[in-house]
Amino acid sequence: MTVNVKDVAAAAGVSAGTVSNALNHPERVAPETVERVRRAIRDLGYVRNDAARQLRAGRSRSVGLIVLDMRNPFYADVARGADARAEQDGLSVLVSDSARDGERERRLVDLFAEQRASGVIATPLTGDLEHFERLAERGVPVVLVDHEGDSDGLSTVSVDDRKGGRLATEHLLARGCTRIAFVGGPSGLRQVRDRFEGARAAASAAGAALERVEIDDLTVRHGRAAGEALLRRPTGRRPDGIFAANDLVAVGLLQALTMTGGVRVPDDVALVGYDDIDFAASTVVPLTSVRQPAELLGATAIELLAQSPGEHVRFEPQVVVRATA
Amino acid sequence: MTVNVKDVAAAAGVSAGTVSNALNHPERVAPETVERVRRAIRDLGYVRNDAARQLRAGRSRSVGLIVLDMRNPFYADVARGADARAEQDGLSVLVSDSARDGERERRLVDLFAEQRASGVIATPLTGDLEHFERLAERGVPVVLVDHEGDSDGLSTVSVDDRKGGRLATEHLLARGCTRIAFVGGPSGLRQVRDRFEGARAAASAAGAALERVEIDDLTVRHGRAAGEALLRRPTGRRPDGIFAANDLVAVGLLQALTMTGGVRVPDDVALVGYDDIDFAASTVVPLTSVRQPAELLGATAIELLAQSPGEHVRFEPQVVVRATA
DNA sequence: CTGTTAGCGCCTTCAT
DNA sequence: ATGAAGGCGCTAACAG
Repeated sequence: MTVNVKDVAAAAGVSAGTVSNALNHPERVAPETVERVRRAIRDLGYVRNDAARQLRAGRSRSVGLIVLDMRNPFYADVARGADARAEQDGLSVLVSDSARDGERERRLVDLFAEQRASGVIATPLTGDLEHFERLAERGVPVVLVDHEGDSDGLSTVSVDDRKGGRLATEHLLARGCTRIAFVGGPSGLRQVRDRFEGARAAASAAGAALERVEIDDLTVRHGRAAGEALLRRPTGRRPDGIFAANDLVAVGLLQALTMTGGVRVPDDVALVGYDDIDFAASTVVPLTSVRQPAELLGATAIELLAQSPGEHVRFEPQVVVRATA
Repeated sequence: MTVNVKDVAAAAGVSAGTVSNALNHPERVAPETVERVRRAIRDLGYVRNDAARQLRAGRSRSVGLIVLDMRNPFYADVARGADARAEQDGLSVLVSDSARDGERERRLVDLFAEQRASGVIATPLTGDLEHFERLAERGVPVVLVDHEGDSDGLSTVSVDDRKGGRLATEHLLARGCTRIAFVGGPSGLRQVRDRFEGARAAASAAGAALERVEIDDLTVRHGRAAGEALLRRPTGRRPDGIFAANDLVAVGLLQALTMTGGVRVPDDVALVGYDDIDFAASTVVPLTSVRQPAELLGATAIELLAQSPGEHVRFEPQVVVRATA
């Protein structure tokens, strides 16, 4: 049915082994023969069968990337960084979305296990890493991104979220904010917890009040809803500084706060986001945010794949001061 | 090295064929034997080798999805729709980003060809579909999304962009706008061209002026820059209605226009976006936009994969009126 | 109900 | 420089 090496070999008047060599080790084959094989391939429309190659090689040339939420541009940036770096190694990155669903995450891990992926990079949903550990034990290198690692078999690339939370809050405090609110959730997410912890540490060190506003998801919509709730409070009971768990939430807050015109940002309320997504620079009032080097995270993850497991690389977050705080 | 069917068979005291049957056709195997096999699998940590299965089956259970730009939430929604529908058929969707790079797009097509994907869904970069046609000829079902198709071998799922452009513009005209600007680009993108064509048709039918503001990319950043340029014009020379080629651009425009407070939206300038991304409902002034049923596009694409090639499904866009126009 | 056999397409020795 | 042969792991067909 489909054209295979033998067909190509017959058309080129050589043997299958020679076709393979012409393809994978052209230097071992007479230039003229290579040319003949090339032509036969073109004429017949031959396409290598990756399954057969993999079966032989025992390993695929693809890396699975499991992200928490494809809609968050932060992960798109991580993917892009991974992609660019992988290309250098002749690897392809295939992205899949766990959509914050543990069941899906596990299924995807199984999928990549069966595919004998040459590596899996994942932003895990929870601290339950058993399935990742099993994968690693079976010889598929695993790198966890945006996760502070502790598990031996797994490498991790992360950014110090606690520190990020601290920096954001210190920045607000330095501006003179005294009633600070942390807006984020669900608190089941490690990132959310750590950023809050950092904020709390900074606030209590300065003797400032820190309020926690819980939301169900890190989206613009939820941020906006939180902002509207804040607006309904009497002026005196509003925070004068807000630290949002990510930029999407910050954008939503900013929309809500500036919408009415009643609240001036940063004069009445200062605002700091997290991730420094591309969009942060373009908001109504350009957003001050804690930068995570997303593309670098992705690229580093690809690099760690090739190294021995249990490596942990941690980057430092950085406050990018724009106009909201 | 790795555990295979034979190892499992030995451990369970049966033959390899029986293990395979226990896994794929449990009803053909004595329940007790199935149980024994199951246990052996667990004990040994056996994971099926997908490459071998595929080699045998001649086809993989994965669908490749090639998107133009992972950062655009519209594509994330398409991916999600495809994903949900694929799950029902036991297929996995693997997303890859062509990043608007023709070279990358071609490489990804080759990759999925070699993988004998059970289908490829793509938002093509240009009208040059040769590589997709070749793929289809080789028996990999191809569905083009968000592309008005004409090629026989390829199925397409699309939304009538010309009509969308017309609707958006008619909506602005109905509000009383007389000097309309279309902000979008690059004009090499079919979507951009068609939406503009639709706008032009509507404008000229109404005898209204239509100006074209070209930008290099459909991002918030570029939209904002275009908005700032508009602000620098004397009031009299500004458009009173803007149709943005997508929501990201519209968001950027909205940021720029409302930022200074000098321009009121929609009173001074009305604004219509395109895609109706989730975020559109949460902008400073909630965005009026032309809705494309993104998830439905993805789901339909998966369905078309299983049908005979050359099917064309076209959805109708719809204006979602919010506050900007 | 279970075992045996054969072959999917490729690549890598080992010979020639 | 090229050819022949074997086997990667799996499953469908057939035999028992």
